[in-house]
Amino acid sequence: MAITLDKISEVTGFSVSTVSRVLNKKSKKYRISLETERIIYAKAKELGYRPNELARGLRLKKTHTIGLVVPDISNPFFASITHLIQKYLYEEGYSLIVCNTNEDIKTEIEQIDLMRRKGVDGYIIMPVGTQFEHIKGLLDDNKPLVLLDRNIDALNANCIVVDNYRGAYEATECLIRYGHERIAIIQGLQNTYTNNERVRGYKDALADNGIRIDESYIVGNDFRRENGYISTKLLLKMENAPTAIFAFSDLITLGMLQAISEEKVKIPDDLSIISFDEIDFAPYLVSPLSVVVQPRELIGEAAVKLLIEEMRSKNRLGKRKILLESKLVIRDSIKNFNLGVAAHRTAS
Amino acid sequence: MAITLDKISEVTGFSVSTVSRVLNKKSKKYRISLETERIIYAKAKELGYRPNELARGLRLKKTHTIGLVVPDISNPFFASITHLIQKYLYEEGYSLIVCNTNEDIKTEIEQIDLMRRKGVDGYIIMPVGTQFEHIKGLLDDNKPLVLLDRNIDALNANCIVVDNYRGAYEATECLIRYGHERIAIIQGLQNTYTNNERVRGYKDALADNGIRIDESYIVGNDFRRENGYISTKLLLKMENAPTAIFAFSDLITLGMLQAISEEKVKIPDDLSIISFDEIDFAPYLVSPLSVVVQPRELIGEAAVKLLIEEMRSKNRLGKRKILLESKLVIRDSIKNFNLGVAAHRTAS
DNA sequence: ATAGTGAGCACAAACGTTTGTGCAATAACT
DNA sequence: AGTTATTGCACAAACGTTTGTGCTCACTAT
Repeated sequence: MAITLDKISEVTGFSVSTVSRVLNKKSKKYRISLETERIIYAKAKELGYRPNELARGLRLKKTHTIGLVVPDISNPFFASITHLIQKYLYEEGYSLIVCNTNEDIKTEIEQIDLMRRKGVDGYIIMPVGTQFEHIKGLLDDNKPLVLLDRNIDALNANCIVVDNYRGAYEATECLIRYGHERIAIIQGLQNTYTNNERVRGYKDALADNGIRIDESYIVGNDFRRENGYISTKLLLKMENAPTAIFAFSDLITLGMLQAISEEKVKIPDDLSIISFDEIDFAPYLVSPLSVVVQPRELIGEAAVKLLIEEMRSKNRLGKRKILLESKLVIRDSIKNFNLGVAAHRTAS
Repeated sequence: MAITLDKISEVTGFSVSTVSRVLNKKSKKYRISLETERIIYAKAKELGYRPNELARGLRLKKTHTIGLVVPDISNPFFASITHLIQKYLYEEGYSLIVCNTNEDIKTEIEQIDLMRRKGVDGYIIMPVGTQFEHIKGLLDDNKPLVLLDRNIDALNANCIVVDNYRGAYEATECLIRYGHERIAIIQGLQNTYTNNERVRGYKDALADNGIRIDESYIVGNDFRRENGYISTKLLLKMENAPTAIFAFSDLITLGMLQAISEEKVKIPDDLSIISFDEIDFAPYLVSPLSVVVQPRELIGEAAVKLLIEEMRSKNRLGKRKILLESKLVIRDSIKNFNLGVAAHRTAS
């Protein structure tokens, strides 16, 4: 059996309350003598006392635990954010309960409910985003919460997102500047915030440059590898196949690369590609990959900061919405048609 | 304020114990009338009752939470294992507390202590492995535990590891068969189980093939990217530089690729490389990468199975040590000197 | 009429903490 | 000597559960 305050009380002869106060460093406040303090400390150490955090949490209504809800930890983007969040929280003395939703709203609801029952002190959530009643419920009991990566406009909640619209806009525009017109996208899960914003950015970039939006160039339906594979196969088989594909996640890109490799398509000569999310191995791929980089470190750090801030301040008033910028990194995976023309002219 | 049994008791007029029994589906056992049951269910639903798992855990000495200790979640290998573990545990009704140790034994000790205080029902640990007194302590209070990826021989604990020795042996032997003799390794954190086994496999493969072990070909000191970068730079600068490098982790490989790219070394013509851990992008790299693949799915699944099994069975007797096999996947990152000779002969 | 039976529920203790309050003994004043 | 302060600690309630036991009826059997 574990050592409890009661046990220490028993062997030292002091009451449980006294033992508790000493071990919580409240000796002065409650006028416990130095001698008593010494004895209790010694015994506690000797017996290896370890406070029961369940009991403590019950009494204090504080568990020093944060709930993290993430769509897919095995996705490098989320893994790296999770890592950072864990690190910063640890520094602040918090533990982390992690759950995967696999972009499934039912799982998300269940898991959040469970965390709530476990009395976590706060939440960092990357929501699926198709429903949000359960998150509204969370806000109601006034626990600190920050939404990550995906905003829910309807909710007055703290929120940290990357400017997906602009990221997608810039990437698309870059392709256009390089002379591409038949630009396809392989999108992720539809009706998620991230995806909507990216699609919007893509469409606006086309429209602003006078290119007709061809819905048959908009394919795909989730952020995973298989989607990338299948969608690419599909796009390559089109009679009027695109000259460029914009993949909306690193995993989609992975599947795309597999399809491209199987079909023996040459990058960037036969096809140009660009991807959302930095991929560590991007520079070392057959054709170094162009990407829209999201500031992972910032996201993780800001999430924890915002959460801690809200936990510290008593007044839960001003919710903050933070918009971070993405960065376009162009590598050799994009063919520049204009340069081709220019080169030709020079040559002639 | 949250809805408690007490509140429901108050509004329905039934005692707390009756309410509890109904909501725990023990009506029959305690002869609660159907009518009462109906009323209580209705009220609980109406008020949105959510049991306080802290109180329950305190009373029941069961939290339905498992502690996972992992060296680095952002490493794809661990991320993917974490993902699987989370998934299987969720299916079994357990939550997951995750912590990173960053291969730091002090953090590991602290975090495990914290989990213990939080009353987790079991542990899945990928230990740093340099000390193990704290894990011994864990075993003493008889909670289910499984060691993952790294074994500690001195401990009578469940354990699931990949045959690192054989994996390294086979990779090294493959290089030798292809005609390499100056084979370097970039190792990970020294004195960890995984690293020791791999080094042993490497050395034995050399010895068994009559190749002298040159300690200057054994470099590196942790599993991270920077180590791969620096160590590769070092190796490439040697006067008698190796013809092949065996990197002991995916992250090391990443750093290695960066160095190789900077130094404009050609794979596999100037240098052959092989890596431990599958890398999703391996086939699509400039030079498709050869790797020693570890069965991640099996590891995650086996870990949870073993844990659940031990939690279910009352008798905590037979600890099991499970050894999984790795698989060598050869791609174009290795030069075959013999084939070169053969080709030469044919040509001449 | 009375004992016996079972149905339907309430009481209370326990899990391990924290903390407001009270109480005895000593010390300090006047 | 008598009042007041101060020191040093113990008591008990509370956090929200679960569960063994016991109590009160109403009903049945004798």
